Amino acid sequence: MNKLADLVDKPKDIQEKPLEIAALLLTWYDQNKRDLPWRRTNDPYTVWLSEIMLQQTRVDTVIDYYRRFLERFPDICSLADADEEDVLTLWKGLGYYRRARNLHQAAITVRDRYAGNFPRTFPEIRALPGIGDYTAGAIASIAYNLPYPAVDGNVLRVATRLLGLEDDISQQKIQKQIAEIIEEMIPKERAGDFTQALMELGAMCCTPNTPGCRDCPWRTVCTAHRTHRETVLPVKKKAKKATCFNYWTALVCNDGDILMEYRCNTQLLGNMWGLPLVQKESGSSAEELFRRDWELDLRFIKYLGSVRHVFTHQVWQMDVILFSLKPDSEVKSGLAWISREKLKDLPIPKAFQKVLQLMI
DNA sequence: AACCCGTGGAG
DNA sequence: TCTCCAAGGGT
Repeated sequence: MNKLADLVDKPKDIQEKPLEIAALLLTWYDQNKRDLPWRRTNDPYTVWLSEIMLQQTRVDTVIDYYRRFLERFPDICSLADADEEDVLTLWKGLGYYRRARNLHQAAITVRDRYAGNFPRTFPEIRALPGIGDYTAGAIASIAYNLPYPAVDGNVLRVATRLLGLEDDISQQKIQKQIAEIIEEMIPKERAGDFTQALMELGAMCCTPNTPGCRDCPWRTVCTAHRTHRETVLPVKKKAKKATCFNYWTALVCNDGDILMEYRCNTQLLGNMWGLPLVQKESGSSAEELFRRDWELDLRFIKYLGSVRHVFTHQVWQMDVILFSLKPDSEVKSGLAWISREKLKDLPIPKAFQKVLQLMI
């Protein structure tokens, strides 16, 4: 069955000669591609690492993390042998920390099940933790030149514009449809370049707000451009608003040490280090709330300021108080005294780094 | 399907 | 300040 033919309004030339259309893109890619660190080799480990880091994360942000990570863990087995906490520390500040834990777990799987050699088939790659349809397609095509589609946000945007698809791209059905169309366009000899070329076009030319159609290799065949729908497409429903939380945050100091919490893996920022928080309640003082929720007997020193941190689905408004702990107090499990010098070696997410910054 | 999971840059 | 978003995956 020809998926291209299934589309109602699809331009005839795209339907009849997908490989010629693809060739236009590849020529543009050869002349315009950026020199990025992960494009210097097709080693599956580095392709894999770059794809994980690039999930929902900008190229400029990733570059330094990518270099540091490979310097510390040059191959899969060195990563597999590492402690998870050290992997998280290298990931500190990059966000979406489950990526790092899945990466580490997958490295262990590759070491133990595949003798340290990254698997070479799509189903095996897709089965590793942290690797979904997109990432499996990207690795299979870029590292092994296998003809699997890799449909990310860029490709959804490029494809809907090229084809003039007005459907909501947040629907799984539409994403699958687009993947099938892209699959038919893959030049078998250059599957990996095609994958990267589509994303490069989306990143550098077919951008969300003001696309550079003037320099686009597909300007003559693009439905959206012809019908002036570039800035309308793709159609997607709006994200839900984040809920706001108001917290008291305790900076408890004892000589050079700071009282930190190792966060439970079931909560936001789990398996990382943070500071004691209590949700504000009218009628209760911060001291009362910390005694009730944390069994801490704190003495107020001074108010340090307010920190706002925005996550995808939450906003934290944290009012930070410097406290001391009453002498000879026990500290319940999950809490620990951490020296200032040790902070840099621990995985501490940005939200708490901002709070710690108030002290320095 | 809907929701959760971080962060920083751009308009 | 606000909104959107950037090479998504897991549940």
